[in-house]
Amino acid sequence: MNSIANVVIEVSLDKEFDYSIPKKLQSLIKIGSQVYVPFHGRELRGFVVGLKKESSYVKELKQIKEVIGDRPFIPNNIIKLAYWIADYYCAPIENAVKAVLPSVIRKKGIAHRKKLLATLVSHEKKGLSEIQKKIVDLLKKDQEMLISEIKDKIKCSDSPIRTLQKKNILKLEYKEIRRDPFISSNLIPTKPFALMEEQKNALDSICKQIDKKTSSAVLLNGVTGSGKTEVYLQAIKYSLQRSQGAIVLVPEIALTPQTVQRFKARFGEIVAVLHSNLSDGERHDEWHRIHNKSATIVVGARSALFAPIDNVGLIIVDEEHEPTYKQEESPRYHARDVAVMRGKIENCCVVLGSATPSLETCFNVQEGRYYNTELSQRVDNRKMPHIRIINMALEAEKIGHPTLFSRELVDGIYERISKKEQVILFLNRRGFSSSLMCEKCGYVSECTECSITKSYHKSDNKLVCHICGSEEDFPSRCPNCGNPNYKYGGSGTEKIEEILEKLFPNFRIARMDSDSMRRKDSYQKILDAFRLGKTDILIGTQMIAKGLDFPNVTLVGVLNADISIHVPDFRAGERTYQLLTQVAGRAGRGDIPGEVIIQTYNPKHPAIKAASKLDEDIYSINDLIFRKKMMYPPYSHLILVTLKGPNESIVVKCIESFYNELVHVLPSSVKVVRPLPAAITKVKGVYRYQIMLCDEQTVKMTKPIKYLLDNVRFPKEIKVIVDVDALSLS
DNA sequence: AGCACGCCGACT
DNA sequence: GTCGGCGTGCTC
Repeated sequence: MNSIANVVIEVSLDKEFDYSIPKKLQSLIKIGSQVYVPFHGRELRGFVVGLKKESSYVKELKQIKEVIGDRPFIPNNIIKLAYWIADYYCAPIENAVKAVLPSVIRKKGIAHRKKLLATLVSHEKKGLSEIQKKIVDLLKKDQEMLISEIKDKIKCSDSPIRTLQKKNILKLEYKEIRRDPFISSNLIPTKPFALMEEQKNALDSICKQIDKKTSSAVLLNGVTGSGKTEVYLQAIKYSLQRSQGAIVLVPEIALTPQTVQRFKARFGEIVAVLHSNLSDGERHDEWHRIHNKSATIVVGARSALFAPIDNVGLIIVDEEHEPTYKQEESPRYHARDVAVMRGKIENCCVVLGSATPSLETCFNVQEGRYYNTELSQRVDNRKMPHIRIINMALEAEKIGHPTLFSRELVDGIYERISKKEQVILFLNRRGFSSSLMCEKCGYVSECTECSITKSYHKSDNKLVCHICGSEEDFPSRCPNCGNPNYKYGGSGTEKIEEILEKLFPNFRIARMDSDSMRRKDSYQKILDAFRLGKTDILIGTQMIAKGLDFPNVTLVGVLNADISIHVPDFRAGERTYQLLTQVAGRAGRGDIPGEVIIQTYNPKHPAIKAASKLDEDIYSINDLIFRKKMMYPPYSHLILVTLKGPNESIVVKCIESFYNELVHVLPSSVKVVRPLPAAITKVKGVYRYQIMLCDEQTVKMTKPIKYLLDNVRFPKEIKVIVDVDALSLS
C-alpha cells in the first residue's frame, strides 16, 4: 500500500514534499490529483506527482488535508506523457510534471489564486518607524497594494507590514486576482478550398490514418506555398466529423499570427489558442475552454501539446524542423518527438509538415516508421525560383582580389531594379566572431574527430574544437592554398550597405538586422516601406527569411552562404539548407519567376548542392536523406552531458570521474567524445564542461546515464545537465 | 511566497 | 529585564 504522496506545491520552491495519505483519502488520491496540504502554518494547493511507501524525510510527515475534485486535474494520458518525458530526456519527474501542468495553475497572479492584499485603514503616523512611515506613504497613493509589491518597492521584509497590521493601521486579506477579459478579433469565416491533386492525395492518406484509430506519423513534405495549411484544415475537419479534437503546434506563434487566424476563421469559437504572449487571464480562459470541452481544437506553441483534450484524433506539427520546438530548460524535450509520443498514447495520427524536413524525420521515413506524402507544386502554379550558385573563389581569381559582390549579382540587381522589381539581400551573421576562412579558396579548419568547424581563440592564437577541445596553432597561411589572407569570414550588414550605396547610388536601400529590430515601430516601418515599393533593396539577416511575403521581390541574393555552413554546430549543414530554402521562397511573383543567386566558396558542400536542386522538382526522401552526411557521420542521436561548477578544478575532476564511469557502463557501439581540458568554457563565472555521446539509439545512452546519475554522488555545487537530442552544440 | 524564530535595540 | 520590530531561514 502506498501511503505516502509526493506533492509539488503551488508556490514555486522548485522542490517537492512528502505527505502521508490519511486512510479515508486513500482511494481518492491518484497521481495527478490536486490536493490541499498543511505547509508551514498555512494550507496550500499542490499536485500529487508520485506515490510511495517510504519517505527519506527525517521528521514526522504531515497528512494531506483534502482532495480537490473527483477526478485528477491532469488527465491520465498527460501523466503518462510526463513519465515518458522524464524517462526519455533524463529529467526529474517533478520537472516533467511541471512542464505538462497548465501554467494557469502554477503561475502567480492568476484567477483562483489568492494573494495577500494590504489596505490602509488609518492615516495615523505617530510612533511609527521610518520603514513603516514609508509603507503608509506608499499606500496613501494607491489605498491597496499586494504585499509582494510593497516588499519590492521599499526593499524590506514582510515583517514591518505585519507589524502595521497588528497596530490596526492596515488590513491584510487574501484576494483573488482579477484577470483581463479576452478580446477576440472579428474574422471573416472561410470555407474549405478546392484541393489540387497532390493535396487531395495527401489529405486522403492522412484521413486513412485517422480512420485506423491507431497511432501513426505522416510527413507532409511540401514546398513553400504548396498549401500545407489547407490540408491541415481539411484533415481537422475530418477529425471533427468523427467527433475527435485536434492539436496544432506552430513554432513561435508571435511570428505567425496569420496561421492562427486561418484556423480561427475556418472553425471559429471551438479554436483555443495557447502561447506565451497571452496574459495569464487569457491563458486561464483558453485552458478552461479546452477542459470543459467548449474548445476542441488547440493551436499553440510547444506547451499546447499538453492541452487536456479528451479525444484527440489528430496532432499536427507545422514546420516540424524548426529549432524552437526544442525546450531549452529541464525537461529538455523536443515537441515534435513528444507529439509523436502523445500520438502513440492517444492512438491517433500525427502529421509533421515541412518544406525542409529535419534529418530525424527523413530518417524515420526511410526506416518505414513514418509515412511520406509530398506536395511538389505551388498552389498558384508559380514556378520554383531559378537558383544560381556563384563560386566566389573563381570570382576572386577572375578579378584578382576577393570581393563581396560577384559580377552576376551586381548585374542581376541592376536588371531587376531597372524593371521596377525588388531585391532582397540575405546575410547570415551567426558564427561571425569565431570561425576563420581563407579569403581565396574558402578553406576552413575542421576538427578531424568531431567534424565541426574549429573556433579561433585570439588570446593564445590557436584554433580550438569546442566539442572535444583539440587544438592547433593558428596557421599564418592557408593550409590549402598558401594564401596569407586567412581571417574572419564575412562582413556585417552595415558594411554591405555601405558598399551597396557606392555601387548603386540611385537605388533606395534599407537595412534590417537586430539593431533596427530593437525598436518595434522602426522594424514595422522598414517592412511597410519595402512592401509599398518605397525601397528597392532590403538587406537583412535571418529575420527577413521567415513568414514575410513581399509580392514584388523577384531576386534574392545570398551574399555569403559559407558563414552558416561553418557555424560550429553539427546541424550547420542542415540549417544552411533550410535557410536557403526559406530565403528562396521569398523570390518570384505570379507572372515573373523568381531568381536566387547564392554566393559561396563551397559550391560542392551538400547543403549548397541540395539547395541548388530546389528548382528541379527532385523531391524524394532518398534525395533528402543524403543530407545525413552533413551531420556527424554515422550517428543520428546525440546526447550532451554538461557539468557546471564554480571553479575549473572541481569541474574537471568531476567530469574525469564521470567519464571513467561512463565508458564502463555504455555499450561499445556508443561513441564517446572525451573532452580535453581546453574544451572547458567559462560563462558568467560558471565553468562548463561537456561530454558528447553519439549512437543510433537514444535508449542505449540514457539508461547508463540515468544509472550513473542515481549512483554517482556529485558535490552539491556541481550541476549536471543531460540534453537528449541536443540541437545546438555551439 | 509567507510563516515562525530569534536577534537586538528601546524602554520600563 | 522585557517588549516588539526586523531580517532570516525553512517549509514535508
